[in-house]
Amino acid sequence: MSQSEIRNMEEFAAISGISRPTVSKYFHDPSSVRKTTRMRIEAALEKYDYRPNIYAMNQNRKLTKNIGIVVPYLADPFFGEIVRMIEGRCIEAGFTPSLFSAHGDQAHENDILDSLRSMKPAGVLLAPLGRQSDKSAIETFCKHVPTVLFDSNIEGMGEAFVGSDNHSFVSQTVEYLSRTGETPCFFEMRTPANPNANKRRIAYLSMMERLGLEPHVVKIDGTGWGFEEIGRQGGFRVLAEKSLPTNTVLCSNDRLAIGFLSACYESGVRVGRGPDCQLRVASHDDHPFSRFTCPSLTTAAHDYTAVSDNAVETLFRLIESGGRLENRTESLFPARLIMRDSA
Amino acid sequence: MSQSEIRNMEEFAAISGISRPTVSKYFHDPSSVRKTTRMRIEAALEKYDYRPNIYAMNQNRKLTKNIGIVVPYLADPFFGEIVRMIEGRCIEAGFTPSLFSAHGDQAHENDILDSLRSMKPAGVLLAPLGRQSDKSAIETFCKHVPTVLFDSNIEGMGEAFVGSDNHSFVSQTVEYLSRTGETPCFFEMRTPANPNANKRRIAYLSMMERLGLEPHVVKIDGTGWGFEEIGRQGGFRVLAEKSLPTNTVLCSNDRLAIGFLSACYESGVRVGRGPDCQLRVASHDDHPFSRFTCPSLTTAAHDYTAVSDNAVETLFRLIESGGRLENRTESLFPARLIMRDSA
DNA sequence: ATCAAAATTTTACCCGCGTAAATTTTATCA
DNA sequence: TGATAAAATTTACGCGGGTAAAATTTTGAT
Repeated sequence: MSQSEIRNMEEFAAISGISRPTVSKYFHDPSSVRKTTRMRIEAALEKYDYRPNIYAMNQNRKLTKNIGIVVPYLADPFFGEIVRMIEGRCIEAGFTPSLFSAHGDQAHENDILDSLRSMKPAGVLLAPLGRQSDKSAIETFCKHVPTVLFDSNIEGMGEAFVGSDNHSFVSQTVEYLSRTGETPCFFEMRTPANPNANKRRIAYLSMMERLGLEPHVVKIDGTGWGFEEIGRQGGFRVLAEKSLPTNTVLCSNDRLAIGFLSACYESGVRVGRGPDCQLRVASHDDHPFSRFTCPSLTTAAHDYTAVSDNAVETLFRLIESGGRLENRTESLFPARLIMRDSA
Repeated sequence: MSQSEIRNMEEFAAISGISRPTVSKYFHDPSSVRKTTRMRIEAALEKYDYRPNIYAMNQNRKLTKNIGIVVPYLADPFFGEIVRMIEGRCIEAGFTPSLFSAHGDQAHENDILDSLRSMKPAGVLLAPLGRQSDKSAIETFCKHVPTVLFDSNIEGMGEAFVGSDNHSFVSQTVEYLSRTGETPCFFEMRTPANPNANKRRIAYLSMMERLGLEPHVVKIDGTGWGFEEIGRQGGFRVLAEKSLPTNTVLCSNDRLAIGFLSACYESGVRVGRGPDCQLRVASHDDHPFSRFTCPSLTTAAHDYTAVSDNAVETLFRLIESGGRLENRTESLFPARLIMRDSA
C-alpha cells in the first residue's frame, strides 16, 4: 500500500515492466499470463494499489462480468435469503452481481430491465413479478440478454426456468392433512400475484380428486404485495362468517398463513393439532418467519439451496454456451414437509 | 420505435442535426440545452431508440450519477422497506441507485466498499454492520466517497448520520409500560450486533433512574443476525428458569421480540394486557411483521419516511456541495408509540 | 435596428482500456 | 543444440464519449 500515483493501466504497466495489453489480459483472467509475468504484476500490485477503471474496461467488451439479479419484492425475506445465496455463488465464480427489486411494481420492473440491458451483463437471473409483469417487455429483454428465470415461471420466456415443484408442495401438505384429520380447504387470494399460486390451486384440486375428497377453495379479496394483511383480513372475514367448510385450512403461501394465524389468534380461535384446538393451518414456502408464528407453522419448504445453486449453474452453462441453450429446460425441485405445531 | 441502426452518439447526433457534444450535454441534463434543441433531440429519440453507452459515459466523468446503497442484512424486511423508499427518491432525482447487502458479513461489507469505490458514485448511503464493521475500512472509504451513514451510527464517520433517536424509542416504551403496569425489564443480546442496541440499553437505564425505578437488564446469548431464533432460545431459557424479575419485558428490538413471543406461546405463557395474561411484552422498531405476531406487538415505530427522506436529502446536499459538509450532522427522528395487544 | 453580454453550440483534443494481428519468447523433441 | 510449434507479448488501432475553449447564436436594452 503506498501513494496511488498510478493513474491508469499504462502507468501501472510501465512500473511493473510489462506491456499494457498483457496487464489487461491479467486483469481479465490472471491465469492467462505466464506465471513469471503474473508474479511481477502481483508484486507491483502490492506496492501500488492500482485498480482498472471498470467503465473503461466494460466499454469495449461485448460482455461484462456482471450478473443481474432481479426479484419482485425485496421486503419479503424469502427473496432476501435467495439473493444471499445467489450472490455468494456469483462472486465465487468471479462475477459481479448487481441486485434489483421491482418492489411490486410493473413500471419499476420494466425500468430495471431497461437499465440492465445497457449494463451488458453476462447473464441475468430474473424472478419476475408474475401476473403483473409486462410479458412483452420481458420477452424482448430475454431476446437480448441471456436470462434464466427463477421462482416464478413465465411460459416460454428466458432460456431456462428453475424453481420449486408446486405439485410436490401441495401433494405433500394435502396428503398429510387429509391423512391426519379433516379434509383441507384451500385458502388463497382471488387474484394471486404469482403464477405459483395458480399451480398450487390446480395441484390442490387434482390431489383432492385423486384422494376422492371434495375440494373447497376459499378465495379472499385484496391486491398488492401485502400478503400478510390480506391473509389477516380474509381470516377475520371467514372466521366471522363461520364460512370455513372444514376445520383444516391450507394456505397458498406462508405469508397469507402468517396473516391468517394472526386473525385466528385475535379471534380467539385456537390453532394446532391438539385436542383443544379448533383449527389446523398449514401452508407452503417455509418462509424465514414461519417458525416463529404462533403456533409455529406446518409448511412445505423450498429447497432454497438447490434452487439457487441450480439457477446459478444453469446461468453459467448458458453464458458459456454463448447465450443460447438447446432447448428451454424447466428444473423443478421438490418440497420437504416441515411439521410444526399448526397442523 | 424503429430499427436501432444507431451505433453511437455520433450517429445519433448526425441524425438529429445537432452536434455530438450538445447531445452529450442533453443526456447529462436535459434542461441544460435550449428548449428547441431539446425538442429536436427528443423527436429523434422517438424515432430511433438510441441510448448512450453507460460505460463510455462514466469513463471520463469524475463523478457518475450513481448512488450506492449499502445495508447490513437484506433478509431483514426492515431494510427492504427502507431500501424501497430510498431507491424511489434517488430515481426521482435522476440518480441510479445500486443496492448492496453485506449479508451480515464483514468481509462482504469490505468487498462492497471496494467495488463501490471503483464505481465512482456521486454518493453513498451506508447502513453499516455496526460492531462487526471494519472501522478503518469504513473510515478510508468515507474519505474517498461522499457518504451519509444511516440506521446505525459510527462515531465520526461519514459526512452525516441520519437515524432514529433511540432515547425517544425507549423513553416512550418505558414510560408507557411503567405507567400502566409493572416495571419493565430490558431484554437484549449479550453482544449486540448494532450500536443502536447499546444506546437503547443506556436509554433504558437512564429512564429508569429518572423514574426512580430499579432497572433489570436480561442478557441472552447468541451471535449473528438470526435475532428471532436468539430471542426464542433466550425466551425459553428465562421462562424455564423463571428468572424474569418482572412480568413486563421490553425487548431491545422487534426481531428479538418476535422470537420471544414464539417462546412464550410454546411455553403456554399468555402475553398481553388482559387480566388473564401473565406477561406483557413490548419492543422497538415497528418491524413489518410486528403487527402479525400473536399477540400483535406493542412497539415504538421508526419514522421510516422521515429517516429515508432525510438521508437522501442530506446526501443530495452533500453531493451538491462537492462531497464535504461544514460539520458532521446527526439527525435523529423520534419514535411513535404503537400500542397493540402485547402490552 | 444595433450591439454588447449571456447563453448555447462546436471544435478539438483526450480518456482508459479492449483486441486483432504481428512479433517475440518459451517449450518440445529429436 | 537446433528446428519448430505453441504460447505469450507487443504493436497499432479503435471505441464511445467527456470537456475546455473557441465560435456562434440569442437576448435584451437602447
